[in-house]
Order: sequence, then C-alpha cells, then structure tokens
Amino acid sequence: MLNYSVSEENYIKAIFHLQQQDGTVTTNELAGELNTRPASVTDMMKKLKAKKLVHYQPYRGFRLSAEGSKVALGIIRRHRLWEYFLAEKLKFSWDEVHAVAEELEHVSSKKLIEKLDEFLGYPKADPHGDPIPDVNGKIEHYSYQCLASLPANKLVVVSHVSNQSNEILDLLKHKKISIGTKLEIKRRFDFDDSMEIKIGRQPVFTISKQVAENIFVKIN
Amino acid sequence: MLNYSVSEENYIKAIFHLQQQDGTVTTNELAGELNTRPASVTDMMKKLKAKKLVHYQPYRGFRLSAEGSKVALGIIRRHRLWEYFLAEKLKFSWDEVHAVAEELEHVSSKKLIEKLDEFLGYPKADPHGDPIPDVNGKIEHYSYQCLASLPANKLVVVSHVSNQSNEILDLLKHKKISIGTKLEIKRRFDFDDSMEIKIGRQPVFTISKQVAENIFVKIN
DNA sequence: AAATTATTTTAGGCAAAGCTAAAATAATTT
DNA sequence: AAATTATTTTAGCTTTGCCTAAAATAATTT
Ligand SMILES: [Mn+2]
Ligand SMILES: [Mn+2]
Ligand SMILES: [Mn+2]
Ligand SMILES: [Mn+2]
Repeated sequence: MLNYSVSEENYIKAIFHLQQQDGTVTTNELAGELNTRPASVTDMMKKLKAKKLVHYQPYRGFRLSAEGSKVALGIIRRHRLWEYFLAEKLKFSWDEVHAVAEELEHVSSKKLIEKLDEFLGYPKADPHGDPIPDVNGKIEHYSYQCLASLPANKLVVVSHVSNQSNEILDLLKHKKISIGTKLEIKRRFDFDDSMEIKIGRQPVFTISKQVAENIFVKIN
Repeated sequence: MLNYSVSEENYIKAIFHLQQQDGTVTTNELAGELNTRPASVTDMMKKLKAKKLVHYQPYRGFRLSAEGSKVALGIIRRHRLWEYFLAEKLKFSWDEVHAVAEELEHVSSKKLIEKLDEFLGYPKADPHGDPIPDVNGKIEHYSYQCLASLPANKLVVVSHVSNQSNEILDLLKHKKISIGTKLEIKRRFDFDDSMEIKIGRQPVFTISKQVAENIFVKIN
C-alpha cells in the first residue's frame, strides 16, 4: 500500500465521514469541513482521482473508491487507537484527545499501529464510543438506539455520544455519564421531552431533550 | 514558544548533534547528515537565521543560538521519550525505535509530552542510553568511559552504545549485552585489543576492539 | 604567489498545497 | 424560457522545501 501526504489523508478521511450521511459529497461541503477553499478542494479531487482514490466528475460531486475507503479506514483506525491511548493511558479528558489524534494518525508505521493495538488490548471503540476498524479495515456497525427515542423503564448502556463538543462533555462529566455507564430511564415528560435518569443507587436527575438526542445506547 | 515545521525541526536537531563534536557545523556536513543538497542547507540556514535560531555568516559555518538550542532540546526530549515508549511499552527492538521516533517527535502537543513522560515514570535515558532532557531542556551529562579504554578486572555497567546500527544491535543481542547489563572485564589481549567479558555466572566470551569502542560504561 | 581544487552560495526551476478573482456550469426564480 | 443566483472550476499567484548548474569564495598545492 502506498503512502499519502498529511493533506491527502485529511481530505480522504473527511470525505469518508461526509459520505456516510449524504452518499455523495460536494465541493463546498468538503471545503467547509476542512476550513479550506472550494478551489483547493477541486485541485485535490483531481489529484485523488488521478490516484484512483475517488470517483469524481466535474460538477457532479465525489465519493471514495473502494481503494479510497480502505485508505480512509486505515486512517480512522489509527485515529481512534490513538484516542483510546490518550484517554486510557495518558488520562487525557474526552474533549482533548481528538486534536492530538488528528496529528498522531498521520504517523505511518504499520508496525507501530499493530503493536499499539496489542498494547491497548485490542479495544473495540474509542473514547467517544466510535468503533475502531480492525487491521483489515473491518468496522463493526452496532445498531445503537437514540436515548431520546426510548420509553420509560428501560435499562441501557451508554455506547456512543454523537456530539463531541467541549460543552456536552462538560455537562456529561458533571452528570457522571460516560461510555459504558448503565442508565435507567425512570420517566419521560411529553411537555419538553426531558427525561429522568438514574445511575446505580444515585439519586434521580434530569436531562434535556437536546442531551438525550446525542446519547446512543445499547438496550440491556 | 513558536511552532516549527518538520523540516525546520530536522535541521535544528541535526545541527545540535553535529555541533556537539565540532563546535561549528559546515554546510556539507549538514547536507550529508540530512541526505539533502548543500544548496538546500544554505536556503534553510537563511531562514533559521532570520528566525534567530542559528548564528550564521556566509562561508563561515553555523551553530545554534541559545533559543535554537532550547528548541533542539525540546525535539530531542520528544524523540527519546517516544523511543523509550516504543521499546518499553510496545516492545520494539532497539534498532526499530529510531525511525518511528523520527516521525513522532514532530507531534507538537506540550501536554502530550508531559503526560507521556508521567506515564513512562519520568525515564532518565532512552533505549540507547542517551539522556532524556527534562521539561526545561536540562540534560544530564554523565561521564561515561569507553569500554575499550579500560583495564582488566573491572566491574562495569553498560550505559550507552554510540553506534546504533542494525549490525551492532544484532551482535549485542546475541552476546546478551544491553543498556544496564553488568559486565566484568576478565582479560585484554594486546595483540588485537580484543577483550574477554563475563556477564554474571555465564561463561566468558570475547568481543573485538571495534565492539568495545562503541560501548560506554559506568564503573561500579 | 599563482594555480588548482573544494566548498559554499546564488540563480533559476519544480512540485505540493494553499489562495483570490474570474469564468463556466448548474440550479432556482421569475 | 429567461433571468438570476449559487456552485464549481479554471487561471494565475504565493510559500515552503527541495533540486541542478553556474558563480563566488576559501583552502590547498604547486
Ligand atoms: Mn489529521
Ligand atoms: Mn473519536
Ligand atoms: Mn524527525
Ligand atoms: Mn536514541
């Protein structure tokens, strides 16, 4: 497998994430995502097309080729393994891991990543609950349910948080909710869709609709 | 403290190492060290001079400024901490750590390095026995003695190996010599300056002059 | 002290990755 | 169906870091 520049890798990864939603990605979308200019995106798409990493016809948008997806999954694997390392071993807080992993993901030693994976005990998910692709780029897609969509009297395990901002981290930290936390939905209020939640034997507390919409859970 | 490009950092670090011996570094020396062309070195020296990281007068060679040395020690700190991590935690062999650390050293998060240092237990030396600068760039200079220069009947501890090639690693691994190994010099032969060495209760074995010249030890 | 050789610098270019402004194309209104 | 607006691409320029070949300077021989 060839080696790609930091810039190429950042583009490839961004396309991968954007096309999860939309299927096909537009020039403006990608420029927005990467804080760059549409003209720069067009330049890079020509290059990635020449390298057969994207399918691209002028004005028609683009998506990763099979090869491009494989490359993307490699980058995502590195990113998430480093995030796990930073959180688990170096005790970085949840919102700090991403920026550093954004740099570490580009260190291109196959052996490094395999040894790191082994050292970490082959973790399945990063600190945000996102699954870590295996050596072959295979990724497990769990079907999580959004906490906001569940009725009262359910016992669930927090598995993923879709918003990764400082602000939600701050709130979740305060409420002592993190990946793996077991929650019990005690009540739902139709007025504002807020819910009352219990963790273990601790007193019940309330979370808003906005929070519940960002928490994804496995039902126990 | 400002941020420097990967290229700038590689130049700064190379100058630091070269000037340890010579005091002042020449264009050709640095080009040789970095596998680049003299013309490229001149270009970079102009830039580093403009940034006040080197003292440089055309045709007169160059050396790091105080600020340049501080930057260099920061890079060396990162490099050696990563080498320690790779060897100690990921079980990389001695000759593999350098290449990977050469990339990792450029990841520029202050917090990452301080947390890593803490996680590793504030190691004093990298796997090759080279001292790791502290947060302030302070580096301990031990006065090691070259094994080749010592008489018979000395008990010593291997502290540094000056040659970091695959070949010497292979030999030392086979002879079970590594940093921290306690050696006893049993005999020296004037004919070829080879020496007979004992490790613990294992049988005596011989090392050549060339090997002994690359091993540096503390006398016990 | 010249002449020769070695080293270093300058001049001029190239590729990667970004930018702005203008042109081309597509999508949406009227 | 035009006209207008939005999106995308092209053209042309910039910076960084590298290169080769030629010119300048320094060091060494003769
Ligand atoms: Mn990145
Ligand atoms: Mn993540
Ligand atoms: Mn390096
Ligand atoms: Mn080392």
